[in-house]
Amino acid sequence: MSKLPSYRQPSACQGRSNCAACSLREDMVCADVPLDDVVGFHTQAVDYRFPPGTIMQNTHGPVEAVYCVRQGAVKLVKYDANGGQRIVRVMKRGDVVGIDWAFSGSAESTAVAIGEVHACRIPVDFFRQFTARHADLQIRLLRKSQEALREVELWLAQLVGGAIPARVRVARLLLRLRDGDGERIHRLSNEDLGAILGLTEETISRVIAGFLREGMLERAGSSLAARYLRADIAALERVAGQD
Amino acid sequence: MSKLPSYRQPSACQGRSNCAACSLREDMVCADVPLDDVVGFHTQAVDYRFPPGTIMQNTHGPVEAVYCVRQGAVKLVKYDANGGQRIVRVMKRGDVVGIDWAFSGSAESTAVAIGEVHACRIPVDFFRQFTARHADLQIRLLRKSQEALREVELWLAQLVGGAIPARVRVARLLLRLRDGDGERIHRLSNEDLGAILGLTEETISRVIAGFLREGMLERAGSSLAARYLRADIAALERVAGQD
DNA sequence: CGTGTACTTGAGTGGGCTCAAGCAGGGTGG
DNA sequence: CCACCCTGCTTGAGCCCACTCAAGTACACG
Repeated sequence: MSKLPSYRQPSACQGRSNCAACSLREDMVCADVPLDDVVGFHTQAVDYRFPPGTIMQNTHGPVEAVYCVRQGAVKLVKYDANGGQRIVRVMKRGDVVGIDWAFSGSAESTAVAIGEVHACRIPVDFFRQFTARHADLQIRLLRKSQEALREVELWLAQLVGGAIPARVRVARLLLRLRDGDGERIHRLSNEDLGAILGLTEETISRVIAGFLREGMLERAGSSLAARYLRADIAALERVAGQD
Repeated sequence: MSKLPSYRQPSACQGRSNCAACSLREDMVCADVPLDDVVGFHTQAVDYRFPPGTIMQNTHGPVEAVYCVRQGAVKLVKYDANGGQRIVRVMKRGDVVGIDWAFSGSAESTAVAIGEVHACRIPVDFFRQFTARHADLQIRLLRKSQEALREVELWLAQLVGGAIPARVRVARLLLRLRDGDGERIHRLSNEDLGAILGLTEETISRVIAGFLREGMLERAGSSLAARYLRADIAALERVAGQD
């Protein structure tokens, strides 16, 4: 019945034989590294696929690899005493998951695949050696780290604000989940949206139901499980503007 | 009347003549840089003092320098449309204020001195040259950046959580504002505490009044303007634990 | 002594949480 | 093929915490 390949374990991608052909090379961290060096790299970092929900790194678990995301998204989650989850970061195409635990040696959050994820897997030891040898790569990583910091600060200021009403916060988050510049919006579960904003599942549901009713949002595709929403961007921006 | 020196402008510190004598050298970013190079550095980066409330960098303002904090604290603030402020980071002794704007060329937040701040001022141009030449320094900066990221993620998860009651949040924040390992707690204004937690000034006041009443907190020093509080750490941790 | 700033305290309201039930879709196994 | 369950989403009723608005106080400074 299913048209998707059935895979239960991450599987190596056989489609590409080296990084020279990688369409992402410009965007990736290794952009500045000479191609000759990357070839050695490539024997380590093959392109893997991770099914939805795969736990790529556990909090305080053994640190084995870092990942360059090529497609899909990865969430970094922290759990509180009651088992409630809080998403502290979402990493997308071109981001490097695990710089933090590669350097510190211990992971302070859990990394989970949202939807299907394609990523290059680089063993930490190799990653450490490799970065130590390439100054350009260090600069790249520093920039990535700064970008991440900027993103999280934006979350703090605009998304999780105390007095900001739920409607506004959800609108702002949806706008940040756009697929490129189009009107398609990446659809996370209500639970995940809540875990990002610090709101409950129910509140998210009510707010989004409101947007649907007002015609600012509609489900793309027929089924409930559609991976995207179609949005009236201008209308969302109007809601997001009022604080 | 005032026993403090009166200064309206940042003033250079005359007490030290070079970085070799700097008691902070081990902690600072430049720890790995050979002393010979630091001497050149020193002609640029003298030790400045900034009076409370000094704006060290304006949002979207011209970028002129980065600062190594030697004493005191600096807050990074974002303002929303209504003029409400949100503190996204607090930088303390040993932190480098402005890595982000030095690299990106534009500041996304305003940096303000909390209390009196002692800091080394390094012009951005010099900073860029200097970091480009020293690989060790890049690694250091990367680590600093990662530390900051970790800190902000912690804020997201434990401080600004949606369902977490104000009492718990304030207790957790106070514990993070400890002066070393003692029972002294750095006293910020209620407004600042609120801007960190996403709560109103009034709520902060009520919660702290509660702690004072219950004896978990007492004002250090006689006056209201005391820069510190004395806390029953164990009691605070008990409150902070319940979520 | 008067002014300004920061903090305190009170009364009332409302938005989002909690608890609880109901519903739709997808996968599984008989 | 259908009955079943399980997960994710929806909707409702009631409550409580933190916000809002508004006075009032204490201290610092000129």
